[in-house]
Amino acid sequence: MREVAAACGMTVGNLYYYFASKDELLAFCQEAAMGRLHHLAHCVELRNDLDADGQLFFLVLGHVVCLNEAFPGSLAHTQIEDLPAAWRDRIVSARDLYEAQWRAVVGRGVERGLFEVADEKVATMAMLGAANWTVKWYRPDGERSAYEVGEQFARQLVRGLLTDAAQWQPPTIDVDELNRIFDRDDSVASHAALAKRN
Amino acid sequence: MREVAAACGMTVGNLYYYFASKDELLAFCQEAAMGRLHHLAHCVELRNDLDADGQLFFLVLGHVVCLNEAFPGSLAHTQIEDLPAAWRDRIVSARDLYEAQWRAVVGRGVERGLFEVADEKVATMAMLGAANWTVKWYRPDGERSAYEVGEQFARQLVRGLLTDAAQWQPPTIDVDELNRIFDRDDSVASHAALAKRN
DNA sequence: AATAAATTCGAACCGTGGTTCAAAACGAAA
DNA sequence: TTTCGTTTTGAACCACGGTTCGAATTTATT
Repeated sequence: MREVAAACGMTVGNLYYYFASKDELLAFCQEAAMGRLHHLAHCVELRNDLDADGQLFFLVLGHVVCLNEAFPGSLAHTQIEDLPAAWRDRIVSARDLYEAQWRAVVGRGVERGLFEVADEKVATMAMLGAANWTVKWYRPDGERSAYEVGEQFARQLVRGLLTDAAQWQPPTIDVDELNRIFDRDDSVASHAALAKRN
Repeated sequence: MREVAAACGMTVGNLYYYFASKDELLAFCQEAAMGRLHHLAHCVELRNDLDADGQLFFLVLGHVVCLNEAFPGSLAHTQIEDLPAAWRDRIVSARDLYEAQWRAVVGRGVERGLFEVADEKVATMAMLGAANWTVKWYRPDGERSAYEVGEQFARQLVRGLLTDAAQWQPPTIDVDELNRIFDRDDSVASHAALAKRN
């Protein structure tokens, strides 16, 4: 907590004025991160023009970006075990709800014959796992932006489910809309991401 | 350390007779786990009869099984950050070597036109990430064995790379050989896994 | 059986990090 | 300017977990 306070330019006593405990702070950050993910899932859900493959594409892309582009994204699915049960149950519930949204998209794809999946839960966990693990290795100063990593992940992971990958085209990407979805307010970052892509 | 000692049926002083520090114990477990993964990669490498897709399939399957079927598999790629630099560098080197082996298989698949990959490193990290994240959610008492999860992951993740998924068939699985690869000495477990599949 | 080596134990040390709290400082309102 | 509410501080408490070590016990060797 002293380190966190120092990083924020304050002292530990000050930090305790705002958060009763380290657990509360951690849970707060996790909830903030989960909130962004739920926002993502909600925006994707509203995209009725997209079929399951397109929606899943944006879920993967968005997830990777949310986790890696800004603090406290990386806390969304990590360190949950560190919390006492009272806090943890809440985060776990939110997480499970979010996962259910992914699974619903996968299920829809299966129903419509777009996806071929043996077990929807396991298939979803494979994709979420890949996206979550980016927290462990992604570095903002690396070769690729979170956006680029997310996009490649989305292509790869959606293709893993497709019944007919040969005919598949990833959805069109509208950067302004993505910024709204990701709640990004830094247009410099979005243009940098575009420039890096071209 | 007291808990670990208690779990082993000894006291903490006893445990310190064998390991100079908690870091040494952790590194020891991690190296053991990495050793199994390197064994897996080596066995897969010897399978010259398999093309890149088949080899990748067994890498994914084997990785999930190694991490989840027996202690200390789950420590192979986790808690590395917890170690001081001296220890950590060694584990990281072994991990990087192992990852390079995955990447080599992916690279071969690309050369032979089996795989279509924008960035081999990112593609590999997606698959490894999915497999590593199983540590977070897989439960031995769950609905599926590590073997089953690993197999479904392998199908899904390999398909995500395939140039022509429509014609693809996963490799034939020889359980006895897998037991040798995974260094499993429990034939009951392997038969249970087979029975569950059928 | 005696001796040496190996293993185990129990109690204690101690640094780290979570937490507390009275007092000081700051900002807002009257 | 004074008063009140809010924020910040610095020092200290204390539990926890990593670690130590002399003594006791067990095992192996002669």
